[in-house]
Amino acid sequence: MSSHQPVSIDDQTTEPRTDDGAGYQRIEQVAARTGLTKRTLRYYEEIGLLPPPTRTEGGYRLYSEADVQHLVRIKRLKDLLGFSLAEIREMANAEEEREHVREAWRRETDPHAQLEWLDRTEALTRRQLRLVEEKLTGLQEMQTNLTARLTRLDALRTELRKKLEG
Amino acid sequence: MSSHQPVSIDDQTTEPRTDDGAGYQRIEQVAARTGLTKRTLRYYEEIGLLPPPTRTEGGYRLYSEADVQHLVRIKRLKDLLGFSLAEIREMANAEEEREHVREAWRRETDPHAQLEWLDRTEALTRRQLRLVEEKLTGLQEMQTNLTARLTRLDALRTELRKKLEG
DNA sequence: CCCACCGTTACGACGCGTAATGGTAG
DNA sequence: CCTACCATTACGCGTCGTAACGGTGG
Repeated sequence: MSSHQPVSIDDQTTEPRTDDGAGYQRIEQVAARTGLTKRTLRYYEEIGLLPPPTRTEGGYRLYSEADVQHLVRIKRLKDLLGFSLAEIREMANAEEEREHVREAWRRETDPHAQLEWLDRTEALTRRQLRLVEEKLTGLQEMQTNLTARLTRLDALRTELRKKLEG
Repeated sequence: MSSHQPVSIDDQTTEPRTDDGAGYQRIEQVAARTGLTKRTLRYYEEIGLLPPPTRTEGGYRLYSEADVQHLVRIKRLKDLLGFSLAEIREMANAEEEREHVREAWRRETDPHAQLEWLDRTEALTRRQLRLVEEKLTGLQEMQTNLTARLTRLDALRTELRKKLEG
């Protein structure tokens, strides 16, 4: 039964979804793979952060591989950079816009608009990069502090052992 | 240690506070220096995360330099590592315990308890270090991605300029 | 008296956790 | 029919933001 699409019903609703046709997984699988919870997946869908996945006839969510990748990126932005979901949504919108524009990019586009878009994208990227680097320096400092603390602790331990056993 | 204290009144209340005697600042100053908001400072005090600072006669909060340092560490743990305030409070408690123990450390202490405490502290430190390193690798990956994106954007820009002006 | 800053209280928002209750797949 | 997984709804919690209203200080 590998020929046709896993096609799943109730299909006059909202959007024609990704449907690339290889990686349909149910919510628990996706939760495990992304490190998010099932609750969180439903929540992201609810607030429009994740496009609504396809469904089985019974109503079970079926996530595509693209959905999973999307979720992974979301988690990164949230956990590593501490962005709010609203901010992430805006970025995702910018990304979508990018994808959308890429289509029309080669054919015909107002070069004025292209430059403008380029500027905005670059500015946003630079801001992200600055944030990343700030966090990096902070974390590196923490790293050195923690390792130093560890060595001190180890020294204390051996010292203590000497006094007790030696 | 400089000579005297800016001492500030109303001093029979709850606790004998830090009072090291040099850096009394009002809430807005402290907010600016720590990057936290005034609301957040009051909140941390409310939930017992920050020990209640001294007050002026009129009720204005006066923060010591130690308070500021404490707040900076809290912010680091929260922003860089994403710890909850509850977790941070536990760590702070462990720190306090450490400070407290250090006093009695040299004089007399049960070596059994000392070893136990050493183990717990080291385990906690290692966990923090692991988290730090995970975040570091993730951020480094993001950094390379973002810089790559920037170069591509720059390439696109020059290409576009050639087509328009050249 | 004015103005900027401070205080407290209270309600709201974001990002989920956690039932409670019922349907679906094998 | 049983069990494991899924769905939705709803309430709660942590972490502040944002008034609203009044006191302080220079």
